[in-house]
Amino acid sequence: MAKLGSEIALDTFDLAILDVLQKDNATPQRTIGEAVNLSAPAVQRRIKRMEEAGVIQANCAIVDPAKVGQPITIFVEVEVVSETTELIDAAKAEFSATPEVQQCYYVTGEADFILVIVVATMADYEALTRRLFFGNNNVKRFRTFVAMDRVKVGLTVPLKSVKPAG
Amino acid sequence: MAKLGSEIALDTFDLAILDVLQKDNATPQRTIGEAVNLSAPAVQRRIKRMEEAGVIQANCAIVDPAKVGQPITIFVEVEVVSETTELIDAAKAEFSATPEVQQCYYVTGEADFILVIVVATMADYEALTRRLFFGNNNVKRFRTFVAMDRVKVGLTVPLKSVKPAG
DNA sequence: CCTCCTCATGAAACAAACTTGCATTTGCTG
DNA sequence: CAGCAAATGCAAGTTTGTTTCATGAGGAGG
Repeated sequence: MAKLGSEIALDTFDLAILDVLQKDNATPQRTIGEAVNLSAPAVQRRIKRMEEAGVIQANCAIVDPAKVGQPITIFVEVEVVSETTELIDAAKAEFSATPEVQQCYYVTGEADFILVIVVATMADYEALTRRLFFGNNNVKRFRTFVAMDRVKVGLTVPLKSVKPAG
Repeated sequence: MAKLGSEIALDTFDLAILDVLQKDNATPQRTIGEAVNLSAPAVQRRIKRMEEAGVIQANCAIVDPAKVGQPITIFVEVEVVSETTELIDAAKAEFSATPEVQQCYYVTGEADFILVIVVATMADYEALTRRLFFGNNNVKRFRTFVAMDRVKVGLTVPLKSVKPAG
């Protein structure tokens, strides 16, 4: 198991490697090595270290929702009644456990949660609202934004000016 | 180049494979094959077909923003003045071209765009707002939600009940 | 009913990539 | 200046990915 909490110092090589892997993690280490002026084993060791340190959280395939029958992406702002630790944790747990909830953030501002939901039909979304929102007494209000265009999608992190250590 | 527009029929095997790859695309084909009762070459061919069809859009490493000095995630709702095609396309292009904008959706509802922004400091965000929002006459209003907790993050698509074809 | 054709599959051979061991270099510390 | 720790490249070994090929299932047409 990776040591998720460990801090790690990243140099220019590491960032260059991450930059490649964020776009395509199937890139051969040898190719990466050529791009960053390092041997394949060196690249491999750095990748392994970053995986163990949790810098690289996962390696995964990105699936087009529309191609698998889930063409609808919806944003939801959720406002709760009470923000006690227990109730917030319960909400986090429920949202996390729902497969249709692709992303969930606990936020400041005029809402408490922002959800990204992926469903096949609006009927599915309607059913989901009944369960997650109308069925939860702690949900005061929620606002729905249906995505017409997924203009830019990804989890790419900007890697420009990285500070030496927070 | 992959034929991005081509439709493709996915059977149970394909979905099972996708399910694995969404979690970890470094899983050996042989292991996937054992899980879904298929030989490694069969798995390989199916993966290739899905990549060419655009079902699998990308294979990438997920980087922890905090570990690379970008600990702040922010949601922004953007409301524009005019929704002419030209202005909307211009906005899409500008948001897409901004590295700090991790995700951008064009939505219906009380806002027109929803952005997910990743930055190192609030000062960076403030600078970004000047450029993207205050510096754009077509932006009528924007609302900021700062993420306190990234409860659930990913681009995993629910693969349960996939309909035979939209 | 049979044949041809297409398509997907598994086994095996093959190629490529990953991984490890080892000696060397670099930079720091006592 | 000597010794130590960390990182590197090369080369060998191992795993994984890829291709080839023959087989069998399913459908269309004779």
